Amino acid sequence: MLFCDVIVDLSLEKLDKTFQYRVPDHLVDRVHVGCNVVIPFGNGTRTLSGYVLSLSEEPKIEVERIKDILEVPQNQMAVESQMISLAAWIKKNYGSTMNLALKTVLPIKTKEKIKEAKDVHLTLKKEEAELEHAALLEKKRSSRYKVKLLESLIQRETIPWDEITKKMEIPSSYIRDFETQGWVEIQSRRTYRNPVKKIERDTSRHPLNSEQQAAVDTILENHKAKIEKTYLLFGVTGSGKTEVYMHLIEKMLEEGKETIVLIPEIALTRQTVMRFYQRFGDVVSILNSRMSPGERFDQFERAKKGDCKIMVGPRSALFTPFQNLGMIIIDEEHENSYKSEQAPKYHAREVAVQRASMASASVVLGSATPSVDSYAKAINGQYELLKLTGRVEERPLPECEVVDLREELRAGNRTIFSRRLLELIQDRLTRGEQIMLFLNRRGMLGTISCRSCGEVIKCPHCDVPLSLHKNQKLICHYCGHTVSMPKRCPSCNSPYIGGFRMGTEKVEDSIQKVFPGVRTLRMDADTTRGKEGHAKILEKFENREADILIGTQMIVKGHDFSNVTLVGILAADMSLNANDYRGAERTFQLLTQAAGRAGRGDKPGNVVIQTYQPDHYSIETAAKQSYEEFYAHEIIYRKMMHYPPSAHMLLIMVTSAREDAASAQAKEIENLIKSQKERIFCSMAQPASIAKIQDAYRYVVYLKDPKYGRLVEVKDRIEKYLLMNHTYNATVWFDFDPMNSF
DNA sequence: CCTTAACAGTGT
DNA sequence: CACTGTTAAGGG
Repeated sequence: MLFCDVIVDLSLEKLDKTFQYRVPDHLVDRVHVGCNVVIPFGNGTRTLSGYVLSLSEEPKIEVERIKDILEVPQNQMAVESQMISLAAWIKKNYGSTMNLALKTVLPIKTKEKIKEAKDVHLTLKKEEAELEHAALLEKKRSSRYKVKLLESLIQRETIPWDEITKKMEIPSSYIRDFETQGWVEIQSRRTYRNPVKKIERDTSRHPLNSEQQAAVDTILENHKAKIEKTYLLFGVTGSGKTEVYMHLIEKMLEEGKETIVLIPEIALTRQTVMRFYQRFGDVVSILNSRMSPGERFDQFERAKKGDCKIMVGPRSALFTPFQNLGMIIIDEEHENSYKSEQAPKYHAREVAVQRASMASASVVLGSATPSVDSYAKAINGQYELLKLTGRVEERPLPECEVVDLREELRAGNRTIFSRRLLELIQDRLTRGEQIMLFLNRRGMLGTISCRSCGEVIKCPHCDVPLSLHKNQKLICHYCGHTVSMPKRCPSCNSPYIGGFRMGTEKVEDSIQKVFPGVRTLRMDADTTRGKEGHAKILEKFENREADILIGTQMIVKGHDFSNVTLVGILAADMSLNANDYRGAERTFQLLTQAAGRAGRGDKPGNVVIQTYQPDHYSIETAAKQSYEEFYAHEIIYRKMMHYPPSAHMLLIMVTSAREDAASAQAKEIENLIKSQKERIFCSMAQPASIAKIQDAYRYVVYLKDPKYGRLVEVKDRIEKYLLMNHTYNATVWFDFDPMNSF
């Protein structure tokens, strides 16, 4: 007897589980995992469509209650079916439950919280209504409610349902009665907000330069020959990658195919989105993380119905249910935000390649500073490398200089600005040009410590220092725990406590001291809070309402300011010292992207990189703007240390409210791995670099192996083991090729 | 989502 | 009391 687990094709939280059905003998050959089936559902005679998630021989409930599958629709490779297989792939490769994987892939329509507002609309003609009204009055015993309702409706054709039942206190039964009589109709008043505003179309086309044209041609020729592959479009900042995307999308539209464009969350600004609207109009739809699940669901529904052809959005836009997907474009492919932080911890780039291969679509990855992983794949031929080396309109790359902060200190300069940077700032201020100061905010900035005993004030729930905000409150970035700034050290009671101020604030103060009265703008988590805070600041700067923009990571992402001719990177090495293997890569990317902000207009730009480690290869190569050189260094390091991409990593994180349980569980996993026959690199069980988050203690074990598949096997084995013996009260989760420190 | 059953309120 | 609208639960 064959049974199968079926998920019904209703996107509802409550139905987000499988139901077991029997596979009748005549359908045994045709039922397989991921296939679409028709099933009876519920007490009535309702039949629904569903998808098979797994097959088994074992009934999970009494066999009598299990119903049969009715039929298997022929040759129906619907998108959903494709998405289910994608979910299965994600589950297999990243580890999580099928349910979570499905939730990632298929949006769930959450139960509507606000009850739908309804309107009652009179459908009778005025005269007819008057007639009925008169007839009611004729009758000796007619309901006063009926009369009242009809009178009101004659006066104002449409009345909100709630007004009738609450204010006029007419039982709703009368409204229903009117409806069945055909006197009124009940309309649900639901306003669908279209995120796309009507705007002017801009049909002008920028002509492509020869390199851009060559890239477009290569991709389209392959496409024509039905060769679908993954391309890495490696173009220096300002080389016009977006224009290449536009041409490709245009071609897809001509062929009636859809395109998904992934962009990093942070770059999802009006500016970027507008470019797509202006070019393609309302076949463009957007997704963003501020949207409610319901709004998201609506967008996906539109896509399924074919109301839009281009979906622009962050990671999750990858799961847009397009029926006829032609291309997936991932802009700024190196961005960390493409890796999911929650289970399933998938990487959008890899999932995109998988989805594309299922839908026979192409993938285009674009970046000025490709991830080491992608570049390695491009070099070994898994991806095709397409280069754009020239900047649009032949603008030269900005001149980059590295300043050694140690020397500044030796020369008696103890400020955060080097003499060279000050000199250039002065120069730009007198010339009326704009400046961006970039602070790589990591580490101890904003933390409070005691000057007497050295104690750092930490979050009581997480093993991280609290950071000081403007309102004299200390806030934990991990759990949001907030306390007022204490007057004395909690540990030794010394009144001498204090700390570095918020990074950008301090920079602003210092600038004001050196250049009194200069107009500055600050952009960080504090000033960008609230709706559009981010965009407002950028707009002000664009309008030249300030001379200097001071900010963190967020100012480096793809904003073009033509009047900016100086970029200062205040402390370049801060991200180098983070204890994970991607430190150098991240530093190089940040520096290159930041430097790329200078000289976007017709005036040439300067970049000053201040650092304590001027000899580090990531800083040297960033100053030269030479990705290839950086890569050559970095890949040797990765190979030597067996870090991705030359090997794969599996991080096993054990968390528990009790430290001993977390530690013991991690140790048990370590022993389990080390006891198996096949040898595989396995670290010792150790506390995570952030040893506690939200009162949960964290221990890690990590594995390295050249073969991804072997890591998957280990993960499966551990999962199976844990399922059978859960001795400790701890949760275990997996992260393949992690992006964060651990 | 749809169906059903149980429940509450009300006009005749 | 019968009828109707409202609500909560369940679906294999």
